[in-house]
Amino acid sequence: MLDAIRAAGTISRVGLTRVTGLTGATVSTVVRRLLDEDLVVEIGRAESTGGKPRVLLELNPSARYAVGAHLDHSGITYAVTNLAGAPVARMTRPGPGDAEPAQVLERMAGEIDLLITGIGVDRSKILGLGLVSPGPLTSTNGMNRTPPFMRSWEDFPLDTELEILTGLPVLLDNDATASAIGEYWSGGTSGETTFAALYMGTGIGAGVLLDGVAYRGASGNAGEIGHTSLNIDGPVCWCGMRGCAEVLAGPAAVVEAARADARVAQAAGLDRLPEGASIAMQFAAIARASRNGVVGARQILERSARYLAVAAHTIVNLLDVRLLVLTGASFAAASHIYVPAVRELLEQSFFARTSHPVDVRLSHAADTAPAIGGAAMVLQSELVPQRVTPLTTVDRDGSPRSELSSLSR
Amino acid sequence: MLDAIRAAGTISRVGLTRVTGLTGATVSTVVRRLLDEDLVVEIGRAESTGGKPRVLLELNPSARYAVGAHLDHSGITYAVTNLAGAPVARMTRPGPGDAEPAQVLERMAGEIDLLITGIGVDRSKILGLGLVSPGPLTSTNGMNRTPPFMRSWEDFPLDTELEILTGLPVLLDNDATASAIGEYWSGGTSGETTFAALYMGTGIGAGVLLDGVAYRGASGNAGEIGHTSLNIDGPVCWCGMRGCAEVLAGPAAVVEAARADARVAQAAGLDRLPEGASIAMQFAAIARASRNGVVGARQILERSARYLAVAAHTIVNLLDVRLLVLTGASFAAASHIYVPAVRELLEQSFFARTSHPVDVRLSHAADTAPAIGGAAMVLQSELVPQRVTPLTTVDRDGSPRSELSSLSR
DNA sequence: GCCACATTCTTAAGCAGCCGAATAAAGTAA
DNA sequence: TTACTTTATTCGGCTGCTTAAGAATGTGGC
Repeated sequence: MLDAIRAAGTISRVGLTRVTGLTGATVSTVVRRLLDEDLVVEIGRAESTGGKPRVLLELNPSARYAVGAHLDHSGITYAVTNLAGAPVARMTRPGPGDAEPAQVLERMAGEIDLLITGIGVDRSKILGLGLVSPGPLTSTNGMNRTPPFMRSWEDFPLDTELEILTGLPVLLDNDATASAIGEYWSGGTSGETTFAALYMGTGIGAGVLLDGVAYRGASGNAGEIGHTSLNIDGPVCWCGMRGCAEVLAGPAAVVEAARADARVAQAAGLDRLPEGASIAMQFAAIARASRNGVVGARQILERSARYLAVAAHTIVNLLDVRLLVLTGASFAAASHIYVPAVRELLEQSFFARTSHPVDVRLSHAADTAPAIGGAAMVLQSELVPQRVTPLTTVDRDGSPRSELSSLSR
Repeated sequence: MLDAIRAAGTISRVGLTRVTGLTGATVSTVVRRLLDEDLVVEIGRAESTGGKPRVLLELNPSARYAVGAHLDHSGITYAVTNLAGAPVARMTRPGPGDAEPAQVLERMAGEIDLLITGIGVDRSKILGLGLVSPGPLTSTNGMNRTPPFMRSWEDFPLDTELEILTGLPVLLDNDATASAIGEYWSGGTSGETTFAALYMGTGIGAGVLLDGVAYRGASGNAGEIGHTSLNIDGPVCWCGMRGCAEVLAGPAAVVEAARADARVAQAAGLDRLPEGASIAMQFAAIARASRNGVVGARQILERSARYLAVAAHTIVNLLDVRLLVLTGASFAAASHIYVPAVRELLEQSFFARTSHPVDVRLSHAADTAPAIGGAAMVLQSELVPQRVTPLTTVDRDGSPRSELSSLSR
């Protein structure tokens, strides 16, 4: 119900009966409760259609808040959003470098504390903290993080530690999924509840929402598009495959290509960047050069975009979505190349064209999407009752097999 | 609940409380109703664990039946299955050729009638008919079929016509999805509720089940893997892309390659086949040759398998499934090549390896999977209450936007 | 063989969410 | 002002589930 109001932005009780399929009676009582809890406000009346006019409802944006933190090699980004998913504060701090997890978390807790007190919001209104980091997460309950980041972070119980340090409930997810949730919650999907978000920051990934619920897969690694092979005879990747998207078209590959071309490297000012400049920063510099007319830079990005468009096509074909959102800092920096490239390829494709047009767009907050998404994860999980499917979550010991083993009659 | 019993095969009431998450009381009353309806039977007792022994339950296989029909260029296959999803009758008849839809349906209705009377099952116990055809379906409610088949079939209301002719409720779906449902219902997924089925018959496709529910996507085309690009610089496909799986590795491509090699064509006896032999038949002949030691045939299939393995890897990576079932007549014919090829590639891949092993297996009824799946679709839809998500199905006229346009205060 | 105990299954009472029907509220049109 | 339309609320009831208590059916100790 709350989700329906959020999705619509502004809607009447009658509208809710249409959208949710519930009766007027039910809508009325539920809305009454939401009004009492101050989560929803009446903002006016619609024009009469011949009778009593409808009373329009909206989320009360300042009723609740959530914090999102994006922990990435290139930096730690924080965001506080209101109930509508709109950011009310952001902050960026240096990445973890090679500090120990415990130290980093302590620092983060301090920074989050600062951010919260800075905006002067009552602490009781803050629902929780969504911690977002580059995937893949190993266990479904999200306690761990593996290779792509750093060894000492493996098996470190990020969520429980942060819960102790901040006193907030903590949720974990990867950057792509969080970005997708953020896009959905803040209304960037224009009513579409099933869509994919293609993410490019330091790496490449995809987040998938089906009927408004994040699809995470058997081990929380759904949407792993970076190691999809785009060319069976391509270069070998550390993952064991050949021609992975990450290797052919990822930000690191783009930076490498630019560094290999002295003129491009020069024009983009890659060597004028500070010593340990992150991949994301270097990529952004190349994108700037491209926008400024440096042909070599543009060509390198276009090559990457050509591959990524194929990856996008694969996602769209396999999942059959009507909407694909491009998000993440790297897409934000080079949207002038990637958005048209992906659009063009999908328009060429018969399947995407005939069954339904595919809408490709850039996220309206692509550069801080993961952090905003982290906050949206919290809103989503606290305010939208999740349909549980016990069949998959409940353990299956005392299983039928053991019972079968000893039929007595 | 019924689904849980089906999934377990044999299970006690206590087992059901574990699996479904419901209370003993609820399980008890629901099971009582199922027993009264004769859908479930008590088949004995388990060994005591120190108290009263559990009573074991199973589906009553002969309580209900369903019919599946696979309408393919290469032939029309029928199957009748019992409640457990096991086939009790099969039949194959010539394909539609270039006959008009109305004639074909009339013939099918007759053949189905024959099949039903042949097995002597009470007509009231037959739940319905699942009609399966090569995708893609155009409208989500599944009234139409487009190009891959024939022009005159476009926009022909298959389901309503067949309902009139047979007097049975009719469901439509594509071959890959139906096969996946069939695999699930007949217990071939060993408890896994989320998995993908890679299908190869006349074409290539994939069926996806998430939490036991078929995922069909925005336009019913989910799992369209045949036109996924596996090589950005590959040959152009009619769909507008380059290097599509279908073109590089599909049965038609395999047949073409075999015909291009005189020795292979000879050894496989391709020209000894009847005049208009279907792609599937020719493919089967090549597979036979490969099994009989014809090196050229084997090489052609191995090349195809190499590509298909990459497609499989993409599916597994993107959806993060623990189980991949290979199904369809062509996989059945050449399983000796494809199954190991897919397994090998997935074992090489880092992601598939670390997060969780991926189980790759051949369907135990790969050659008639679509027809059996059609029947399973009916069982599934009639016996398992589907969780509806009104948000996506309800139309959205009287939308929020129109309300917003006229705020009166 | 009988009794205490464990475990499974059933029955009864109660609660939550939703629905249908009746009613109140708030507008429009004549 | 009155008749009518549409929106919103209230109330009784149904369904599906839960908790609690008790009946049924086994095991092991004596």
